[in-house]
Amino acid sequence: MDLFLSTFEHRIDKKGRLSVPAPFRSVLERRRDPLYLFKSLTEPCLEGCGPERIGQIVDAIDSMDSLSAEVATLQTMLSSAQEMKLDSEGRIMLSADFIAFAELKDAALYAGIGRSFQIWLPDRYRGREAEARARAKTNGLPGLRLGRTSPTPSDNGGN
Amino acid sequence: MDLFLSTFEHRIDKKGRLSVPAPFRSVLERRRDPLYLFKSLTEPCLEGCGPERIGQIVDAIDSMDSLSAEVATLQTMLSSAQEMKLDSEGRIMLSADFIAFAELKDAALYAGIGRSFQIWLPDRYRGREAEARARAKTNGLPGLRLGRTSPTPSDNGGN
DNA sequence: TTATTTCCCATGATATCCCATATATTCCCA
DNA sequence: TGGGAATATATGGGATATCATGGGAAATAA
Repeated sequence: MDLFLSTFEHRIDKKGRLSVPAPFRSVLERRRDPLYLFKSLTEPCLEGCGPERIGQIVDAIDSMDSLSAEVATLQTMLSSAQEMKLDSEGRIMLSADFIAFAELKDAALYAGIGRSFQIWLPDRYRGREAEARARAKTNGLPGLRLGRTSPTPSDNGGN
Repeated sequence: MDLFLSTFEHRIDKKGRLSVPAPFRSVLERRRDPLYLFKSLTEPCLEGCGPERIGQIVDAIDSMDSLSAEVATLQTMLSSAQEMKLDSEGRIMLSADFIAFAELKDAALYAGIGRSFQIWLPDRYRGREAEARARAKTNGLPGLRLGRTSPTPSDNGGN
């Protein structure tokens, strides 16, 4: 089960190049997956993933009423998506559109969240993280079924 | 069922390396599990676990409303999580972020708590332990329902 | 051309590997 | 049973490999 985890802060150089964190690269390489980036629907950040997640979005759209507002929303994700090519050092070039959307300047913070990751303006991300931690302290943790797990429909227990 | 139990105090060397206690290592090796560490959401310590707990978090996120605060909280856990690679001597390298978060200096205390363990600044952990024992003396034990699940009439006056 | 992108190489920082040592624990055999 | 050897464990240091990053030059596009 290889996942995108942890955070990494990398510089965007004068040419607009940004290193993809080596652990993320090796996840993609192991699966021989290309990397896709698209604009988050809900936050001022970019989302990164492999093709299977893009496929999930496509399938979700196909299974929904094509006139619904949700479909229009999901289509927005797809139409903003780009397949990123990595140079020989494992860097990507962010389009001006991506940089403007996430309001990036000379650095970017990668935040791994399992099957995908996000790219943030570093200070903004850290602010959000602090908020999330403060909330967790007052509101408590989300209920995670630990130990004897309730039957999960799609189990992916193998490792 | 092998569990993480007992406490161990180890030094953090100049390079930031920290030995994983041999009993913890053998639990992971027996299960062929990699080790994950992440920042506790509620306490100034690091949490260690195997992949099954990380997988629970990932699956929980996928099954929840992606706009909820709970999802943001769970994502915070994942983006602070790292898969730790042990060197040939069974040591991990703590990132500067981890060291700062738990306020570790040149030593760390491992506290096994069953299916996971925590890593603390030793003095802080011992302080908490003393507090917990004092609380137990005045308030009595929290209701431990071992085996039989009959409703205990004497409620534990927890606050 | 002029601007941009891609390739290739250089470099410093840092993580990883490998070996050494010190101490404690276990094992073995007299 | 006791003593000593073999083993396991924690810790330290030097050497090597990896990684992020920067820059020049070739390639591509407008």
